[in-house]
Amino acid sequence: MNNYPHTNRILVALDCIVFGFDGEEIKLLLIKRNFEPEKGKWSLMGGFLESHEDLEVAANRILYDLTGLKDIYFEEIQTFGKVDRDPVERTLSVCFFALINIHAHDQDSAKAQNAYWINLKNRPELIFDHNQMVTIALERLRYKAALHPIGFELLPEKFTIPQLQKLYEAIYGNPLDRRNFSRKILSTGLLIDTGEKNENSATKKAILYQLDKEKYQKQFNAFHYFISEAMR
Amino acid sequence: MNNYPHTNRILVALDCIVFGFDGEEIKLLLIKRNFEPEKGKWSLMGGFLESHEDLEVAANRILYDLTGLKDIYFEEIQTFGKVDRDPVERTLSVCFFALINIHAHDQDSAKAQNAYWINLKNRPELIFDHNQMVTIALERLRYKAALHPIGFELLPEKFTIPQLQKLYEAIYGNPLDRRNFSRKILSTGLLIDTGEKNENSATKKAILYQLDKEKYQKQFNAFHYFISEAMR
DNA sequence: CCAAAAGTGTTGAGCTTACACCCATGT
DNA sequence: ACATGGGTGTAAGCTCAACACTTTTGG
Repeated sequence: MNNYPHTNRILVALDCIVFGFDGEEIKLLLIKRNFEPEKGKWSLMGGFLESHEDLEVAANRILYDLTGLKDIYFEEIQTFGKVDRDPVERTLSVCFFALINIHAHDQDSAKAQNAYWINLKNRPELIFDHNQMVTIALERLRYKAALHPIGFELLPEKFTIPQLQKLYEAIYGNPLDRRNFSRKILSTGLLIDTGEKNENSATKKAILYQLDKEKYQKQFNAFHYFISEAMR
Repeated sequence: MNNYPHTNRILVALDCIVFGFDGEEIKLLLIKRNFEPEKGKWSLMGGFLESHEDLEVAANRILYDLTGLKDIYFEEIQTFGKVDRDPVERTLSVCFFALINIHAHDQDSAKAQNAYWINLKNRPELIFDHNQMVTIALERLRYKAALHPIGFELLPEKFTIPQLQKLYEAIYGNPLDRRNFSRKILSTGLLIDTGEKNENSATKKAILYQLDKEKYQKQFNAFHYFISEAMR
């Protein structure tokens, strides 16, 4: 194979913002670094792009190492390319965010990476430009969740409408009207009543729904399902 | 400066989809390659990221070389990273789209790059994965223009509402109702009546407006100004 | 039988749509 | 005066937001 007569080959990293939801708060899966540089500080999960692997494959690899999960929902946010963003060596970072069901992930994988779930609100300072990455990722999550039905990715397979509402309230930091929310979600036709109820309740047990995956695929790009009071 | 003990440094390119509007059709600024590889075929405008320059600086440089313009509206779409996307050597491509006023750009710059304005609809086959890039760029343009007031970037400083409408009709390939469109646009408060009229008209001369740049900045992220009949 | 959470109904306001009429201009 | 395109008005239908009542459950 010939090469281009060009000498500026650059190290390429991938960094991933992993969002989770514990029923009350949005959480981030963050790494406490036990390696240099910046050992002891907090960072996003990342890794280098290998020369033999597609970018998308690398993203899946990094997510798998961190969570033990495959087929995670993720999307690219942006590529960060300031010359001095990494003090060791110039490194481009292709930045992704991922949404996972916090209870489905493999805790051993996380521990092996020295990763912990941290409340988004109380997150520590991160290294390099990772703070900015998280800020942009959160904006994108809010943007996307207002227009497309991606919230489900953060919940278990079977979930109740009140759980979904709490998720949206956590994403936007706003209370939502229970009655309007329920009507809006059901009107999308994306939810299937499983016939089961949430047994972990001290009061009236809520209906457990699951996603109609076929409709979900079809309707994903039909906009503004979820634009709502949350966006004011 | 130390380096990471890691050998996979990769060539990084930038490719840019430049959209223009001639009053009737959406156009692309494409390069007829007079260099190898794929000499004689059509491609997007691109270039390599230099080791001393920020990614954003490189994008501006490439756009300037092509159009002679600075401060162009552009945004990153996605980074393309299939291992074999470039047959010469593995090359990552950070892909952008840009919107320019087709009449403001410097024709000499374009000629120097062997670039031509081509109707989006009749575009030729492009090299590598550039066809896919254009497809995704167009989706993003449609998405973004439905939610944010970016159409103005494709028009001259002073423009009429019928011109703006033709632009939106070209973007979505749908006719729009003249009266509703006008009301919707004016209700945003983004347009300032210049007091002038379009003299190039054989019939009633339309009012020339210009963008209220201050409101434009403020309202840019207040969603769904332009969601409309076009999206059906 | 009471508190707490879940499910459902209604109404008014505001926006969107569909459609009609009038005005300005050049030939 | 007439054809062409630009500007403005209006009424019906629909969606959204605000609010109230009933049901289920455990203690």
